[in-house]
Amino acid sequence: MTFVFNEREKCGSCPIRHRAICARCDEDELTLLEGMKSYQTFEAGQPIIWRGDDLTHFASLVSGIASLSRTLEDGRTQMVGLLLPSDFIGRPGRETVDFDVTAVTEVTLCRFQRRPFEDLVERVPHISQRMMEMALDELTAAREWMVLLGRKTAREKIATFLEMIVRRETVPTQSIQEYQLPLTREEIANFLGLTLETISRQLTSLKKDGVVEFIDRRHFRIKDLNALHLASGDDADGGVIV
Amino acid sequence: MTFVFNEREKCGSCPIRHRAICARCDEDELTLLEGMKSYQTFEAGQPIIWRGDDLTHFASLVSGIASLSRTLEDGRTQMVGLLLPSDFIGRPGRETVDFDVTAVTEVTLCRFQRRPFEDLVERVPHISQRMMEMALDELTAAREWMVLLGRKTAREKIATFLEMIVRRETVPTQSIQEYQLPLTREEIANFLGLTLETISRQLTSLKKDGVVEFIDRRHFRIKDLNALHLASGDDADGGVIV
DNA sequence: CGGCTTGTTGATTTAACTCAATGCCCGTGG
DNA sequence: CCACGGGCATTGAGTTAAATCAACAAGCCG
Repeated sequence: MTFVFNEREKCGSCPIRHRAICARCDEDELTLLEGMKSYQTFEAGQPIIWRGDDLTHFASLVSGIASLSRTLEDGRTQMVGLLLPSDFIGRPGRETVDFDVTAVTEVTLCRFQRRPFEDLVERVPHISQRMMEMALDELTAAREWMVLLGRKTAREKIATFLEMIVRRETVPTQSIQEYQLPLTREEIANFLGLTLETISRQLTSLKKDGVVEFIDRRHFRIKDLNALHLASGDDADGGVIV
Repeated sequence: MTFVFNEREKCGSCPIRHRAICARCDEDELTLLEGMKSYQTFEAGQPIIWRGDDLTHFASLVSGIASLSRTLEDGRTQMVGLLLPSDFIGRPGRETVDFDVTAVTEVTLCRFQRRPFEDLVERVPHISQRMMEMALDELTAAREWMVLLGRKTAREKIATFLEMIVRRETVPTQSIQEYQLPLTREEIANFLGLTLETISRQLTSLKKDGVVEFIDRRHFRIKDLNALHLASGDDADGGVIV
């Protein structure tokens, strides 16, 4: 079953149908969205929108990975979130964009023009309800990341990051699995509030300690999940039984 | 006009009527909330709810200041937000609480039992719409704080913090005004991801540089607003005309 | 086969932390 | 009324985790 990113495609078979902003919509509401949507694709590395730009469209990320970040004048950059399929871009009620959005991999967006979509948010409770849920989830994630940025050591930061990747991708039954780093060392550094050299050093340190194993620069395996969790600095009990 | 925190009081004259979760509600919807609300007061320093606790009530903060924070096992604490009047506590759809909530000053909450309130969120679009707006605003604030925690220097962090206080309290016309630090040095440190000694040192440094002036430990005046803004590390142009 | 991007490793510096002493303010009780 | 003690804040001395600067290695692509 392939879904082609074409406006004539039905939303019903869209890969993010049940997680995106439309998750709670019924058939009729979906038809409204169907009439408004348009797709747009960005190559890896391309900027999608800059902070301060006029917000002409809202969008759901359908495929690929994008980053949300802010750069200070002297070039210091902090990533404030990774956008994955079903994540939403734009803030109804605002005229401009607060953070830079950049395609990390090739990205496809399902876009809606601002005005018509804002009207829909007002008129269709299923959309504002879903938007509320998603915003609250992201808020919790952002706050947890604040703890990481403010209080964790470099090693804890990387361990947390690796654990996050493992959790996202793991189906509980899978055993020794290969995972992929979606970001370069520099991007990881900007996500964790560190420098790329520190990322490199801490990765080799985790490697030396037998926690992870690298197939190549971008692919790794977890050799000791319990040790990884301990290294993350989170809740000592939370993970595997000791 | 005094508003007494008594269940028989009408919501119409509540001090946070037009900013809280009820902001968009009409008279009828307000009556529903009126029938559900109860007030609770906490002394300064008291815990309001702990991470992991069952969420029995949602609440709007009516008066005072509370903090939202997380503490790692070894005692490292990171504050992830300050709750001010009209801010909301609790996440509809979750059973437990994600962060510790503590009264910084004396705090009064307007509370709603979980189940009935969750039903209301489903049935009354004005509530989910307002909740969405508030969550999105907080999300932007949280992300901006992530930039501070991940990339700003100690001096920039404190300057940003002071500027935040000044912005919150200032009516544009006011001139040389006195502001109050709502937190102790230690609490500021936990908010900014620093230690209390660093807070102290940086405050005296800003004092020496003629940026601020202290009346006592908790009260200060801004001597050079432009310099304060420059020290915050934010957008070089954003503030006062150079 | 170079040239470019990305990543690793080493040497050195530095901003912020830690540890420790002292000061200040305020309330309480002799 | 003054002494004492506890909480909060300041300041100093020394340490350290991560940043910076710099060289080099490993892929990758035309």
